[in-house]
Amino acid sequence: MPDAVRERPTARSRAKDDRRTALLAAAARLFALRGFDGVSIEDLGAAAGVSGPAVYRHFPSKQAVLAALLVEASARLHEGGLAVVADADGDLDALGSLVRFHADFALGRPDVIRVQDRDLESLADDERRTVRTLQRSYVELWVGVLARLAPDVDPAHLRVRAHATFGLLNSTPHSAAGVPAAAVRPLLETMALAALGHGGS
Amino acid sequence: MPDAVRERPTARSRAKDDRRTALLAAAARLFALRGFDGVSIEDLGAAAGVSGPAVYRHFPSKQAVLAALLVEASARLHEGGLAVVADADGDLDALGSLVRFHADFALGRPDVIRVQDRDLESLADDERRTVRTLQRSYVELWVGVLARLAPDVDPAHLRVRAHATFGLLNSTPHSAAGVPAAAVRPLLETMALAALGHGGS
DNA sequence: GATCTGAGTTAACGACTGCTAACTGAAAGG
DNA sequence: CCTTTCAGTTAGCAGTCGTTAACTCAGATC
Repeated sequence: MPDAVRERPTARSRAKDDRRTALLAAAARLFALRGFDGVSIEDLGAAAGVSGPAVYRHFPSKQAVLAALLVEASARLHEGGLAVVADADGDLDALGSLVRFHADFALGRPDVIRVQDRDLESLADDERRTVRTLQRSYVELWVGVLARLAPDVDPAHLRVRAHATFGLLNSTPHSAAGVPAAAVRPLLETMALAALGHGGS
Repeated sequence: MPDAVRERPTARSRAKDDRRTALLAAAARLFALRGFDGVSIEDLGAAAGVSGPAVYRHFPSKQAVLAALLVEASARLHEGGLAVVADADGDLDALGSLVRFHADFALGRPDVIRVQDRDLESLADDERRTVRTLQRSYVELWVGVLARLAPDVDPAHLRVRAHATFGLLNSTPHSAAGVPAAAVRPLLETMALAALGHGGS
């Protein structure tokens, strides 16, 4: 049965997928809260309903859990950004869509956002390079749109602008409490566009 | 000699002060790079020219090193913010001065900025409360100025705006390379003011 | 229904780390 | 000059943590 890998009919493999998902969710939450080094394998397993070394049935190491989390997140950001720009109607619309897309991600998964720029250094060289490359591609997507909107500006400046906008939008983990996300999203989008010099006024 | 504590004439005490300063500088650099839990006492001592347990001649614990770093940083931000607002000529000027002041801090000590919102959870309850209180006061300083400039806006919204602006200005650790700080500062200041709805246009 | 697979368990190892103990020697002080 | 102080050293303890080993047992396979 060499080709029936995509379908997962058995109850066992479905249970395994569920456990893996639970482990990644727990990792996102715990790593965001206490940092990669502040979470033990025992903690991680316990948060997913198993205890201790059972994690090694799903990931070859603790670093691999972090790697799966960050590679998937940066890939989703990159792919989503590509799709958003491809579907956009002109560069100004692309910029607005990028801002909306990124705000959605930051508000939806603030824990992943936090882990991504906090524990990247804990990855092995290989996987850190992969994540960094995906992140760089995502930044260059923004820089490309910004460059077409302002062709006379130094791309290095635009890169700083993009990073500053990410910082603005990624502030959600710090201001999570108090205001509901539905009210925060349009506020952040307006601020981001204004900061980029393409506000409504 | 009960009162000669302020003056430090002897060569020994001057050397001790120097070592303490070196330890704090090394802590800021290493904690920013690898996180509080990723730095051992041995690493910390070695980076300051001594090795291992000599750190305990200057700080009662590893946490105390972090506490000294963060309490001093948040106090300097708070005091600086107070002074800047007191010296300002009206609320619009106060806002501009706050932005300039914060940008200076973020560009001058990106490592401290990074440690402050990454390893706060590693503090003991007592000191974490102290730092949090100072941070909250600093935020409320911004919110106060913003509220006087826009009296009809919900203060909770203004708090989110302030945090988003900090995220924007604190993006310096991520975009450090490539462009000299002197070129980044006015860019960040312009973006911050635009994001807050008080840009030049 | 017998066999095999593999996700789970507990026990234990080796390495590391925060911190203490005991000691050393040069500067401070009378 | 003799005593005290104290910033530094090395050795070692106690605890934690990532990972492996050996085993168990329910579900998949034939």
